[in-house]
Amino acid sequence: MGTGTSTRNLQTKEQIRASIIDAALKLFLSNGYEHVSMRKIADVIQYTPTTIYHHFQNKEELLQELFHIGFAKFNRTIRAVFYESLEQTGEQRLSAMLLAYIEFSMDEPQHHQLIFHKFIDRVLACMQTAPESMDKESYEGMFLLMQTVKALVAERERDGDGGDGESLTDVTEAAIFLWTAVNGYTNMFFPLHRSVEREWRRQHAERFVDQLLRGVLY
Amino acid sequence: MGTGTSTRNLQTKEQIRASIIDAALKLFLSNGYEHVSMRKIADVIQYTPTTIYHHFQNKEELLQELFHIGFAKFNRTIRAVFYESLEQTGEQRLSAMLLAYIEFSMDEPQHHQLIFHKFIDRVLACMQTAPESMDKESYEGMFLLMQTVKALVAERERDGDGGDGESLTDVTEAAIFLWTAVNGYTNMFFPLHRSVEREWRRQHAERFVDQLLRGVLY
DNA sequence: ACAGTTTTCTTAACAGTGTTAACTAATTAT
DNA sequence: ATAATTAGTTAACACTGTTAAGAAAACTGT
Repeated sequence: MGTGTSTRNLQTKEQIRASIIDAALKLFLSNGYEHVSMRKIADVIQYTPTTIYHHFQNKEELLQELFHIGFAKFNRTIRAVFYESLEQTGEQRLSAMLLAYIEFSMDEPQHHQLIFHKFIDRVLACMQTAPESMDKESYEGMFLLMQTVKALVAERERDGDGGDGESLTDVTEAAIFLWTAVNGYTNMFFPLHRSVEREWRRQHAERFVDQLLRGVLY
Repeated sequence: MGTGTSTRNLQTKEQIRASIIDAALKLFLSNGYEHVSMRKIADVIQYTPTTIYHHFQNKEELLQELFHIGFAKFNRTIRAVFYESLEQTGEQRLSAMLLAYIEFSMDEPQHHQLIFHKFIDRVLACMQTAPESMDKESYEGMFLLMQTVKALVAERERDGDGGDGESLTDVTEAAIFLWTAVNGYTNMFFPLHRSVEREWRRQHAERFVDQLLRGVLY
């Protein structure tokens, strides 16, 4: 039976696959994922639409590839902020990471939409068990974010009035709650904030994060 | 020139319009708005697709009609909770309203998706100026929710350590922040919570609202 | 009652979408 | 050189929203 493919062919196959992704990414970033079509990609790479189906099972799988790219970029951003703010207080670090989260969504609205609208279920699955289909770098940011929240919540739990005995806050749950809230903010304001200047946007986000951590009422 | 339409025809025209909406709503509620197609609607109402275009300019306008129906239902729900909890404390009332918000999203996932994903910009526009295309009942819930938050935030502002002088919290902004956070919660968990029993879901939502109002850290 | 106007609805098509079966051309393995 | 595998194309299927043009029915004014 043999391996069936020569080295040279494997190379060009990888190249075509790469060019498909590249073309899809181009269309996706300029028009949003809903305007990515197999025929448009085919036009760009100068092949017929059918050829794409020899490299991806279907459109969903191709979009998933774009999701991976965007999610990896997102996670590298968050991760970088984490390591840059190691000597700051926990609260400052958390705040910086959440702001980076928000800024990414504003700077990369297309990626944000794909990640947090279309593939939100995959992100959630990612958080529960580390996926073996991704390398660590591609999801570590989210883990570091969770870890930072957990550490901070646990710390406050210890320092607070120790009368309550057992911890009444589930730190994991608290972290997820915080995440959902921040994600809600990005979802709500990413269509609105696009027309607004960067500095104003950042200050707005800072006030949000601040109120979130301190509570809306207290 | 004349009015051009007899009374009897106006009636049947309204009836057809109603049957279109009815069919669209049926398809929408069982399959989600993405699976609503002009031809499927036409099949159900026993007309050709073209006929629909004599009652609605395009699909978007038809979906907008479904949005209005869902948003009105949503607002009546929130409004009812407001008036039912008038003798409770402000915080209890706010909590009850936010929980109703979350429960609506879980009970009516299709409506939630249409309102808070596809037409979120229209909701935001709604909050800034009352739309004359809708009757008061159809958006009052959101206003009452905002009002409740504002009142509560303003109250805490007064009661708190008065050392700060001027109010450092913009109550409108605080209300919107709270709203985005709650909406983020519903967006995140409405795919997850569907498989989970109602009571568990409610308690989960209660913990979220509680942490949100008190702050994740304090 | 008849002619003319208006409204209502259909037929047929256009321009897209994702996807697949069947076929050809080229490359590789034995 | 022959057989097997791979790469790529053509052509079609079953959908999608939308529209131009025409037919049929209903209503209007005389």
